[in-house]
Amino acid sequence: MEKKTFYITTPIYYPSDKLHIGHTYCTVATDTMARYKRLTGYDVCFLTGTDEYGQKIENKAKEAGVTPQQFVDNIVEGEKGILDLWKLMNISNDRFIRTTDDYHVEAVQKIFRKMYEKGDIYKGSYKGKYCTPCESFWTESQLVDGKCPDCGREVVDAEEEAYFFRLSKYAERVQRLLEDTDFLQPASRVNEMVNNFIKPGLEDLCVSRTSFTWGVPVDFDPGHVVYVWVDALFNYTTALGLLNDKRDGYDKYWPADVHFVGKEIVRFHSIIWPAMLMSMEMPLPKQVYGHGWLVMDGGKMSKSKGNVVDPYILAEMFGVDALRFFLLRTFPFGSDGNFSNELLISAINTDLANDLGNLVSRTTAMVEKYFGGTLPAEREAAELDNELLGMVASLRERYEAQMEKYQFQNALEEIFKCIQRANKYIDETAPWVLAKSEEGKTRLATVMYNLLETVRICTILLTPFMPESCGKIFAQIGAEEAVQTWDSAAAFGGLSATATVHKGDAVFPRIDAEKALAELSALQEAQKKAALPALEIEPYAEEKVDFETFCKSDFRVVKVKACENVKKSDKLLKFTLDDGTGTDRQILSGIAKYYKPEELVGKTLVAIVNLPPRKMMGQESCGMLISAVHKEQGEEKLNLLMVDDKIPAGAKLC
RNA sequence: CGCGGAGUAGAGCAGUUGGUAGCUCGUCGGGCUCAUAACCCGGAGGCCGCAGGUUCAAGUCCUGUCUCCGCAACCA
Repeated sequence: MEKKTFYITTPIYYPSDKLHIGHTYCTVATDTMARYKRLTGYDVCFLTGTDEYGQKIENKAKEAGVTPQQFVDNIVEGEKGILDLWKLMNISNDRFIRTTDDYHVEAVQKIFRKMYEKGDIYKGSYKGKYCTPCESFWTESQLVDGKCPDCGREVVDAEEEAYFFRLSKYAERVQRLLEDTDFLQPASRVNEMVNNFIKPGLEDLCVSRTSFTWGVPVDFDPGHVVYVWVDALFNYTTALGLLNDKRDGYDKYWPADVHFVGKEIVRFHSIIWPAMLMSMEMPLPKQVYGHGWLVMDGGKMSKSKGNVVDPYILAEMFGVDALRFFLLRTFPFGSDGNFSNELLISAINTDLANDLGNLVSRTTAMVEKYFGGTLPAEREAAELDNELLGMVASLRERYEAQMEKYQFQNALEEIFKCIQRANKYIDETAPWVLAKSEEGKTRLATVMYNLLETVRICTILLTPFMPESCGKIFAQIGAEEAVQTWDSAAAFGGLSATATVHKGDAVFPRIDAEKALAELSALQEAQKKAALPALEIEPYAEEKVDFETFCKSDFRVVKVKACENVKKSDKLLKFTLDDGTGTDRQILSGIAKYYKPEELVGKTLVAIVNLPPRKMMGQESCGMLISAVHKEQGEEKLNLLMVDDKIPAGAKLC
């Protein structure tokens, strides 16, 4: 009998930078769903990949001095790149697509041509703001103070020839799709799309550019490259062999069962994507799910805020499964979640170490201690058992209901209710009391068996979330493969009556929160520093200074006769200088952070001496010492200008 | 009036179709000793942002209002 299929995708990520915890969140969720569906018996196809074209990558490659292809290759395949990250996170994707893959490029060209021939793509002109030095088009809203967001220079109105997709033609059908079906989930996103984009009127979409070259060429019009959406969205189908021979499975897997996407690209997946498929007369995906974002202390994660969370650090420190678990246990999938390291540690300690890990540990320890590791076959049930048994036997059903709605948080909640109930059950039955008498042994074996069964069933259902750790637990409780299946999770009693346990190391060790947090902040600080440019210099002044003005500045060589800290000031140094006039000159300089007073005595420096005197901290400063400043990894560096000691005090610079 | 989301115990959150307000952490007290100083029980602590309205009944529906956040053509 043919298995039912399930096709699920992540967005294709844009490799302009290393991926962060947000991408990891989305991919882990998709992976968990894929593993869940496989567990329940589906033939699953799970696709992820990268969206590698576009101007931003072209620019970034240029900055880095490499070709765009080399640039993306490094981020995708390089050390600690995207492929490495998914391997680390134990992502079970069946396929990986890169939009630069040749078969995809060719297929996109065919798609583009087909839509053009149909009349859904037509040639028009694209109006925008153009920055000539950057060779970049910007929209009005992207401008910063009316200037180029990249370089800050003036932009001009410009037009370029471009192809457009007749999005407007499909507006009505798309609106009906959103409003009358459950195509877009969660439902709260529907209003946003309809009110924001469809009702004001859908404009036709620009789908080609001539202002850069890093893209899929339009094969019938040289100079044009396909601009983003056609080539990005169709990845979901070309990866299945649409209009190419290198991949297969289109007939088997398309239409997709669900696209998981971040909320910021819901628009493209719920409006543009269906419209393009309608144009191609292809079936629509069954569902698009727009999940929430992880935010940091209320603020969005961004490079400039320096609050980007690196999944590598967290996975290495706490374990991959703990991280996977935390992401899905803590945040409701449909809405934003507030990420913090404290929350991560507390989830690991509470649920994994104290509840689940400890349950496994105390159960296996007792089976070994009281029965040498293998239970006798005789049983003696009690009324007390029924609550736990009933709860666990029906767990799969409740779990399934939540998983089918992508409510990972709730599915896990159901499991942990059972785990907590089992811990309570130990208290109620007090096995250590039963163990004291020979006649209690049969009852004791029953209690132990019930605990092992609870662990077994919970572990089966946790497998999609934490594949590796669940394997360890199965080994510890002596569960064979036959009793690790979905079917065997539906009822109590799967485990062999005389199962043998093997108590091992703690599956989820408890974390010392204080120590871990300190370590983490040190690591993150170091990383933040490393991310800053090694060397930065002030931008050069645009404005010219005329020669006359420049000549008015009187620079002189001075020698330091004395130097001391200014009282009550942590910035100022007071210099007593020989300026060649015979009278000492006093200058205060805010450089105490960089120099100790004693190391400057006797040095020959440069100062501007005709600045108006100025009082600082009650003392007069007559002029300014000249220093060279730059930044190293974000840190201000300052060096006083020191010149040859043979130059006499008072010598003029010109 | 651009669009959307959120405001619930000290903190972080859950509350599906309106019917006695829950969870985790923290805190206070008790129990147990098999276990990863963990587990179990109990207490304290909330006019569910504010003001109106519908209803026998509203955290939940409606209207208004305040505050915070996100999005506004490509950062999941």
